[in-house]
Amino acid sequence: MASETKSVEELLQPFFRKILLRDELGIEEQRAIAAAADQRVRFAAGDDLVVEGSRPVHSMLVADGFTCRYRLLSGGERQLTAIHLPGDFVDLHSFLLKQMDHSVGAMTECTIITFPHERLVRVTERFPHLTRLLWLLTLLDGSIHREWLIGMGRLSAPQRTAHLFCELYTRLSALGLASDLQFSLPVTQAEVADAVGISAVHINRVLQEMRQRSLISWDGGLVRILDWDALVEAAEFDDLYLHLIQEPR
Amino acid sequence: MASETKSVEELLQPFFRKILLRDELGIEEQRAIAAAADQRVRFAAGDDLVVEGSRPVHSMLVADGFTCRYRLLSGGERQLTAIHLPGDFVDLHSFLLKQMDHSVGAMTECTIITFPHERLVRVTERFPHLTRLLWLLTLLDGSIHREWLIGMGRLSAPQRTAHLFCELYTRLSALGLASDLQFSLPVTQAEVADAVGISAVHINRVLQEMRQRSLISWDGGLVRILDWDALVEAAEFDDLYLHLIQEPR
DNA sequence: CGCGCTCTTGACGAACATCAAGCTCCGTGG
DNA sequence: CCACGGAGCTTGATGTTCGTCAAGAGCGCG
Repeated sequence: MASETKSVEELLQPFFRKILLRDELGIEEQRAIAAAADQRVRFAAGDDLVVEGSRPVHSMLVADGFTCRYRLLSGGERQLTAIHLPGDFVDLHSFLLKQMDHSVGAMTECTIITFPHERLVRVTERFPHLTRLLWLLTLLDGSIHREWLIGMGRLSAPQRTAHLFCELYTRLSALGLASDLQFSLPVTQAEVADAVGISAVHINRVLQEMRQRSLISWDGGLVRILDWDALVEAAEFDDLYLHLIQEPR
Repeated sequence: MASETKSVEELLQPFFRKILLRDELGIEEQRAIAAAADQRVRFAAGDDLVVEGSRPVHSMLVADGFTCRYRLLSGGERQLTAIHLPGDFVDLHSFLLKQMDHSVGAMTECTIITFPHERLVRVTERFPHLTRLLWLLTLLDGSIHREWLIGMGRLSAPQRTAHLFCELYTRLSALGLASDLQFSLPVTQAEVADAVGISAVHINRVLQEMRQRSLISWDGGLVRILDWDALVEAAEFDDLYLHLIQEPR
């Protein structure tokens, strides 16, 4: 994906699509966003985009690749709190929270577009509806946080894992980045373990069981969902929390 | 606390204080908020303020009492995703998300102020800075969600419980609603269990251990923190995620 | 007085972590 | 060409944490 050769508008397509799934977005608004974009930056898998404690002066949007929010605990354990796909802001919240209370890492090689906070302030001064849409994006993050929280508290490890696969496929296919019940997930089992809050050994056993029950396969970075209905039922997955409804916001 | 006799401005004090802990708030802005307020409503402990699936036409602010966001799973298990204190909006996110993906319940008797969404839209059209502050409040919710998520994934039940007490005391004392390492928590053990994601039986054993280690006492709805430093260390508590810093947003 | 709610206790089992080892695959350098 | 090493995946054994089931105690309330 030669993203070095793409224009900013092209790189912003997943972002526009994400918004257009939930509301309308005027040409003026699209131009305002494109104008607020600053640089494009590439990161290698494993790099940190933002580190805990820092005070970013711009926010970053994923144009290509997967990133995650995470924090390390005193004993070295790692916990992800979000996985970002193309079209997602990784740290739009830093625009108002100022100081990062967690880090953001690249799960794969990825392309990022930066938005200086001063330009975002100007957007909020001039484009109330667009401001509400940006706000909405951070609310969607919160909604996903709550869904993960419910899973962590009350679902088993196999259920949470199933839920994660349902969520990733739903989000990717809504953007047109996945279809036919399969999607690229070029990350290690340990990263999925850190997302669902279990050990690297246990995620391995969970995945084996899921494969054996013909729910999914996962080889060479490609996840295939073999039985969507069974996966959804196991995970108690309901996409309401993703708010994939187009209406005035 | 005869909140029936209080003026709207008085009822909004915890809310103003919550904002003033993080930024400045002009007189005009305070007036705009007060003008956007509509009714005051009282709820009894156990009542639902908002139910999953509904489409609220106003958002609710807690003036007095404790509320929680929660969801019930298919097996009847309950998981809280947030606890709201005076000054917190319980569903400001519904202003843009439109449909509720969880319910909100009253943990204690409480007094609520409603804000019609149409008036909130007008605020976003006329008061960009105030809009950013409201946005900030929802970002703080998200920040707390992430903190809980990290705890659920990587901390033990005693650690999560200790963390919750640290958080509640920090949030309450910042508002001037608690001091001397004690605060009122007139809820059942089962509700705390639902917050930290464990069973009612297990929270009981966790609390016994915490009492025996002289970390806390909890009798008659009053929590006393007996050893703040030990509690903080056990929970790996760091209040950075509460963003209690006054600066331009 | 009796009922229901909350808290408490004990016994048992399931889910998951941890430790340790071996495996495959793949890139690197001799 | 092969030896080496590292990263990721897999497996087995063992222990801890926590859930579930069941029962009882204390207490407020009708």
